[in-house]
Amino acid sequence: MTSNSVERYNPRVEEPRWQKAWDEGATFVTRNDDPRQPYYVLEMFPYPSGRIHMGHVRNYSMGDVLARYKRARGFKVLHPMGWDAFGLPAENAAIQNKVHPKGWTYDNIATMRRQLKSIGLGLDWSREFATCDVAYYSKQQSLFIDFFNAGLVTRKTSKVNWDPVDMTVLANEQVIDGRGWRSGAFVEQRELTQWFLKVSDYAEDLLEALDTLDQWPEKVRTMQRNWIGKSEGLRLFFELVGSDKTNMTSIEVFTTRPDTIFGASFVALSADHPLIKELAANDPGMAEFVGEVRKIGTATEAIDKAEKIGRFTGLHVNHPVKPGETLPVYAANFVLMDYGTGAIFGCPAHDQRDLDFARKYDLPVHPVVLPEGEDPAGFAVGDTAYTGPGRLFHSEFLDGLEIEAAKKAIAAHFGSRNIDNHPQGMVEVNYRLRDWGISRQRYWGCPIPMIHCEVCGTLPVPKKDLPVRLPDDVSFDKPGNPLDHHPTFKHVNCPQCGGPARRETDTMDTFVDSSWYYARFTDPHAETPTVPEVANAWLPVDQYIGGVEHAILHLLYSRFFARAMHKTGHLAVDEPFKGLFTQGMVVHETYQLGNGQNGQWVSPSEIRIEAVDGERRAVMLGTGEPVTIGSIEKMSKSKKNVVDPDEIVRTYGADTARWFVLSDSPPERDVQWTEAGIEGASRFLQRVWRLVVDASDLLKSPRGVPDAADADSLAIRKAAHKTVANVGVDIEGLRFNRAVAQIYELANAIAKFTQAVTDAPTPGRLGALAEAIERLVQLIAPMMPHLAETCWAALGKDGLVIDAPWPAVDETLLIESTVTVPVQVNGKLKANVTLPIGAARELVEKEVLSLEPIARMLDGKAPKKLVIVPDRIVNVVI
RNA sequence: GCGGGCGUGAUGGAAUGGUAGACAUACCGGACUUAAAAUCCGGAGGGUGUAUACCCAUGCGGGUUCGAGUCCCGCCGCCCGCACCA
Repeated sequence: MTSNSVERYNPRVEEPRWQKAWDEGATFVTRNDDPRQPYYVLEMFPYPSGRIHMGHVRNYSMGDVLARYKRARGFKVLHPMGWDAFGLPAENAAIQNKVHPKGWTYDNIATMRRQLKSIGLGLDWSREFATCDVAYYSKQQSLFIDFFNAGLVTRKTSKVNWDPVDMTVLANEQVIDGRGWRSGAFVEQRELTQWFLKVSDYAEDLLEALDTLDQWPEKVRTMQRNWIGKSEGLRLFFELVGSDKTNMTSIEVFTTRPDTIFGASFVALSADHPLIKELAANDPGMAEFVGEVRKIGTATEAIDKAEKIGRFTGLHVNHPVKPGETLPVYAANFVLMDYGTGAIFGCPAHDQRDLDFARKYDLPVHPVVLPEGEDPAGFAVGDTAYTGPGRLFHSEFLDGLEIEAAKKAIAAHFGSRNIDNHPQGMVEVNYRLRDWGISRQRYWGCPIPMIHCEVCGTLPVPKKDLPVRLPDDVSFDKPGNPLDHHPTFKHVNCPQCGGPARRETDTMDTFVDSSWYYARFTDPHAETPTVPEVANAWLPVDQYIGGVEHAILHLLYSRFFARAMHKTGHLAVDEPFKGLFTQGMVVHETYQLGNGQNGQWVSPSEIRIEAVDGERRAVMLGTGEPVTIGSIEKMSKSKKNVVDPDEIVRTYGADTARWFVLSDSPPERDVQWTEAGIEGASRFLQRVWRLVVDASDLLKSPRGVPDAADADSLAIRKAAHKTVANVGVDIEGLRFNRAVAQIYELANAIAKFTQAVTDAPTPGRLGALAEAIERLVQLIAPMMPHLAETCWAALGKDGLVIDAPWPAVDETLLIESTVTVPVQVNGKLKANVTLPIGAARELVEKEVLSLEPIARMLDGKAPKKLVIVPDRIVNVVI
């Protein structure tokens, strides 16, 4: 063959050339008035942290493959890109490196835009925006005011992490082992009045509509369901035994297990419960306890992991179903004020947390649910609470009932008893989902457009006065929110009375920015947040792709936002994302110089891997010092196990990087970046190029119609058409690794066929070769678009491959007349038999039983059973 | 702690309940080469060993089924999220 003399494909020349051609032809600019059917592909937009990482390359390559494929299928495709540009890291950089968040952010965007362009993504850059652009956040302020006027905004108190030394609010991320990240001081909880979006108004709708999202991963829907956390229970009043410590007469608890009321042994209140606050005012011991609980911070994980502690209040309540008995009332750190009523009754036998608490404070444990088959006299609970099914016992009128029946009976019982002129118990549906606190005491975010007037109250900024611009002249020298100590920002006149008023200095959570950007992309330069008829034509997003780490918050908030924008007339859809795909991370081995905690992380570019006696070892490039190969982890700067996309593009080209991140691993799973893997991808790229060069040499001879009688020609045609069909299905299903494997197989088949054609080049064979090689080029085009363009040109095709329609499949080539079916005996493979497609049962039976190994095993006897799955498998049971 | 997921050769992985290991990487052998790289051809889950024969094998232990990597139950290990990171 001529391949040895073929010049290697040079991505450094070819890639910029085609990127320029696409740019000049405005290939990826999408017009809203294009009459073709719309298809909207969106990848989660990046935070401009500084540089693109391999996770971005993977995410955007996936979206790009789908976008280019859909484009070839004749859709008008919307595939935009922007920047989730507000947030904490910019402020951290400002504090640490004395740079302005704005300059830092826009510099990063410039770098990352250049990087993304070098990957050759088919993006409509004319629609680009950053959420920190005034043009974007001013529309967000307008949306906020609409939400406010529609009753979707509220103001209430909530807790924040407070650094007592830096005198500033900390994010959970900035709290490390209970201490502030910069000061090292123990963090405390503080209550602030903050702005909330009323997500909980939509709890039921957000839950129910999950059933309609059939193109979402089941796991994401399950996680959202659990997050919303609908539970039906009983709101129950416990009468306080008279005391001079409080004027309250009852405690209201919420429980999902009212059936276990006869097993109650205490009542516990959150440290934030009004009654505990009241007691703490006069009881230094209780005040100290409340302070202790507040030291845990606000992260749920930390609260849950903390040891369960409590303090007796000195109060008792009457047992609601055991006249004459009372229960002690405790303050406890594991009861949350945010859920239910901030008070529970404890039934230690049937709840693990209650049991832990009871054992610690020596409270009684009364089992009241008896598991099937247990002896009522002998059943006891040790260190593990019994939460399974069973029948009630030791419960008077509930005895013998199953749990659900007991819940109904006890609800009816309390519903008919009165206390303080209301029923003692009421059935109630509760959600774990809380309203969304969006206030942040930070500079680099979208200012909340509200004004506080002592006379007129809190009012929205009139829309004519929008935007509320972030001032540029801020200082990060003082702790706290720079907007708060800016000389002029907060001083404003009341829009109603004109008197002096105070501008809100909190900014919005950056999740607000990312909750509607998908809608903004449909008409990114509009004067209003959306142009509804344009947005409605594009939305919902057909395929949304991003990390599973966003499975709950970002996706739930976006779903809420679509509903809120619907209510306020900006959209006509409730669900923003019709299809969702959550891709895995890019992971890499870690390397350390020295051992254990003193080990110093080193990057893959600083080391060399050697194989000694079949064992992989790593050494430092310069010194040859041995390096420990550590675990495979998510690429992170701190562990230095990062591979810079720029370097990969420079060395191998964008197509190789794209091909590698799409091959091997299923897209929803993590992919391990390896040197060998990228080398393999690079070799395949050169192999395709050689195949094309060889084919184009052969195709200089006149070609004809493929000859159906030539077995090789027929085989390659079948392979080509089958691969086109399968790759299409795989791309639609985002199974890129399978698409890649199919393409490898076709390339292998073409290589073999090329040899056959070289040996005997008939016009018919040349026709078959031309068909196969052109299809191969079109199949790789979505994944390796630059190489595909070069190949397309080398094959003498007119125009760009990006503009060529997806190749048609000749269905008649996919139909086989016979099929080879495995034959099992008792489920184990023993033979194969080739049968006509759709063979009659009688024929299958006759053929199978006459097979030598089968006949031998049957030894003249008839099989017990013969399982025949037509055209799939035969199982002989003997 | 709560919630979700994953576990298959040396490695990444493939497999609508129907031939486990497609495809690739690494490896071994051969061709080409002064040599190496590249390229091309071939081999290969483990075991028994005349083998076209048999046994074992999808984290571990049970179950359902003619048939289980796949479904169910119970363990073990690893990963992700937990509301102010994005």
